[in-house]
Amino acid sequence: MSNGSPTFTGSNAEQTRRHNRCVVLGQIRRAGSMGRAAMARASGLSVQAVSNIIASLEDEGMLIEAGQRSRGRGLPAPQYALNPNGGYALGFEVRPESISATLLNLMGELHHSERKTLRDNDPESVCHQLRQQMSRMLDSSGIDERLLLGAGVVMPGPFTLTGLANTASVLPHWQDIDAEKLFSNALSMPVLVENDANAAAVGEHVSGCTASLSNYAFIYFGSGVGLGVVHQGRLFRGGSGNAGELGHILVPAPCAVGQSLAGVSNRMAPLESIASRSSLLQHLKDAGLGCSTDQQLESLAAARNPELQRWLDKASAALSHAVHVVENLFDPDTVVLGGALPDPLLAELVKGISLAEHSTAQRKDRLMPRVLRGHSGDLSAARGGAALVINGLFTPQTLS
Amino acid sequence: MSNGSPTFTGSNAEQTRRHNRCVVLGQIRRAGSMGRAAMARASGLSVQAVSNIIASLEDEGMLIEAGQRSRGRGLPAPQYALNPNGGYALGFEVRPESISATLLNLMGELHHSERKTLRDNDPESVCHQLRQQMSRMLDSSGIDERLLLGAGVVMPGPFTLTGLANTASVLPHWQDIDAEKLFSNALSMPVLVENDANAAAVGEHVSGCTASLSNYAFIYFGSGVGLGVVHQGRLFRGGSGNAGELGHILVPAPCAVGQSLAGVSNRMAPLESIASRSSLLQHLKDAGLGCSTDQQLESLAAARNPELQRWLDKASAALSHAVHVVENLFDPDTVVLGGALPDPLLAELVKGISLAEHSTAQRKDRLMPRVLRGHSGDLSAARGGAALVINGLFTPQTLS
DNA sequence: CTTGTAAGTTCAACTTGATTGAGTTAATAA
DNA sequence: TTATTAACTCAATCAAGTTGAACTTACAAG
Repeated sequence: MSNGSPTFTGSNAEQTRRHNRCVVLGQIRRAGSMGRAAMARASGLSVQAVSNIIASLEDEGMLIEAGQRSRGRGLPAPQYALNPNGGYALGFEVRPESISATLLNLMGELHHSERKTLRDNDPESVCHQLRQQMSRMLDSSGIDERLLLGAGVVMPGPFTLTGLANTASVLPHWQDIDAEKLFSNALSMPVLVENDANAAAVGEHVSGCTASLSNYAFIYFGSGVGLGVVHQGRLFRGGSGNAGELGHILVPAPCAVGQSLAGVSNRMAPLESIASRSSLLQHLKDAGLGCSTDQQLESLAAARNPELQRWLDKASAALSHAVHVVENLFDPDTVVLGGALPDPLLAELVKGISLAEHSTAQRKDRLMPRVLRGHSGDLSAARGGAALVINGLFTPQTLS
Repeated sequence: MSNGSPTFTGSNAEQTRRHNRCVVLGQIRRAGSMGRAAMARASGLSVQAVSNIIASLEDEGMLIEAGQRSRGRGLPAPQYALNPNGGYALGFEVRPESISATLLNLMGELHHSERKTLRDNDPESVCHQLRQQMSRMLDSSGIDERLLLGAGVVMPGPFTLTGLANTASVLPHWQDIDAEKLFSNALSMPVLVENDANAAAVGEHVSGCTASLSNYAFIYFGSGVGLGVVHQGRLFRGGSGNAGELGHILVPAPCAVGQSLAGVSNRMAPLESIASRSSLLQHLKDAGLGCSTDQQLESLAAARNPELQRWLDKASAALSHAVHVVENLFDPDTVVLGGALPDPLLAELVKGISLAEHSTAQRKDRLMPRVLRGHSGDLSAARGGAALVINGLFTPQTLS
């Protein structure tokens, strides 16, 4: 959400240490466990530097010794691994009528979650609710508050440089509010605010199918459709934090059933009018099938309901077009579909996507399928919120 | 072009100094000239640190004193500015049949340029040619070779993780070659290799309409259409360096003249089949107008040739669609159109673009028009190559 | 005309954190 | 048993940023 020209900040020994801590933690996370020498090789740091950093991380409880490994000759190296419960992060998804909360540990494992309906959604009420949910989750999980490293709050955008904007339609009373500062004060810890797609994208990185990737795109099904792009391990947020409005791009609107990628059509329509949860519900409603809960959707899917199938065909065609655009513009190592849809539906959508054959994405050296299914369900955004905090531990920040 | 998971590198005092040098240089560049105290405030560094860095930069000839400025009370601060000729960068654009070369100074000013046709375009011949062009340009400009900070080479992609790939169709003999290493050895200096759109995008930042922006998208007209995205002052390159294939995205193909954004059509076609230099030449050829040089195109434009006008209408409509996609996915502060087209044509295209009204891009607080015209002409990529090097001086690198 | 204050700079001592090199330990190979 | 190798620890060194006191100049107030 920075604007104007790039104003970078100076660094010093303290920042250097922070950076190197992230590097070391990130390597341990990826490898599972490592010895000092291996980390030194991988990071380019001296063994001594790694040793000092490990000592302090062990003091703080973030690392634990995990046996010794001797590869051939030489002194067996003590291995270090993340202490899964060496720290926790809170994740919240604030919606107009409810708040979902999650609690993740360092490994990205879900320790606790709850969803509460929201009577009022003005800033003060939301803060009150967040504090309450935090307390309840700490109580029922028995986790020491001091182990909380921060919180990530997922909110509907769009954002401005200093706060939220135009949310009047979705969340009244939130215009031009610096939500990060507000929540940070309310919860007495560092807080990150993001949109649902970005959070979910990072959630997939912390625990999901993109844990080993640093370049990927995540198509998120909320009420609309969003895109979260991770580039070199960091979120692509755009000039004002509103990048990834995939639902707004125009795709060929199907006039009949199941058009292929370059198919014949006579109208363009926003992707989210064809391939989103609300478009699905609308489609079913139009067909005389009142349906709203995930369970109902799942049973329709299990029964291979023909109306559902029709929607899937149309949605897949539209998504194929969108994936094509995403592949060509972002060059991700993979495209993940996830979010607030039942898993079987996501699976069908992934299966239904037809990819262009002639594309730079059709490389020989690719490690991953071009399209994958990620976290699904209505917690994926809230979990992603917490993941933002966890991911921050492993990803050196650019000194903006 | 990194793949797999994010493997960040450790930092140390030396890296810190490199980073802070970039920060300081960047601030001086943006402000034109500054005193030490102002830089310290802007960077968060101590005055002493800034002072040390300035001393070393002045020693190296990158900075010069630029008078004193007294703002109110206190000791008048000596101002420092970039020494425009404190360093130079080479830029090359390698095409199948020719190489364009440029020489830029620290301010991004073009000191020299030349274009040579290429007899053979195998790696060895190209290296030989580059060395020759470098010598000639150094001779005729009288610049000391030691002032060369590096070179940027623009080549057609696509790229693989370690080299070029699939370029067989465009440049034979270049498969899987590590071009950066090859050129770096040939020229005895650091070399960066990029595609045309990315280079041109950075060129616009070093000297052009986006000098003051850190988030923008650059639509580049080469033979096809490319997109260069600058995010937080750095290029968005994608997982394998092939991001920004804007020309491949499908847009509604016009069946008649001048369709509007969501207009009626019955076919989708790649953007570059409608709005690129080669599509223009094809269109004119189909209309019986043999035309190839920029001059011929300019005179057609001056004469308001109706066939040209027809192409402009179709191209503008297609570009409107593309700009809509780019705005929604990348959230740039502005979209720049530039590249190898005559200036008047670019101007017409910019004028012809119709923007969606309801968009997050339609913000109140925007500093820039949503669409701008950037560098044009056949040197814009080669100049961008040199700009990659210059820009690197002002932009701290993420320790990958 | 003198004096006080503010802003910018410089000098020297200090601190942080990474690097270097010598020495120690343990496992394998000869 | 001994040599070799890998991993680690300790202590000294070094690079670079920070801190605080002193110095310089310009403006403002008395």
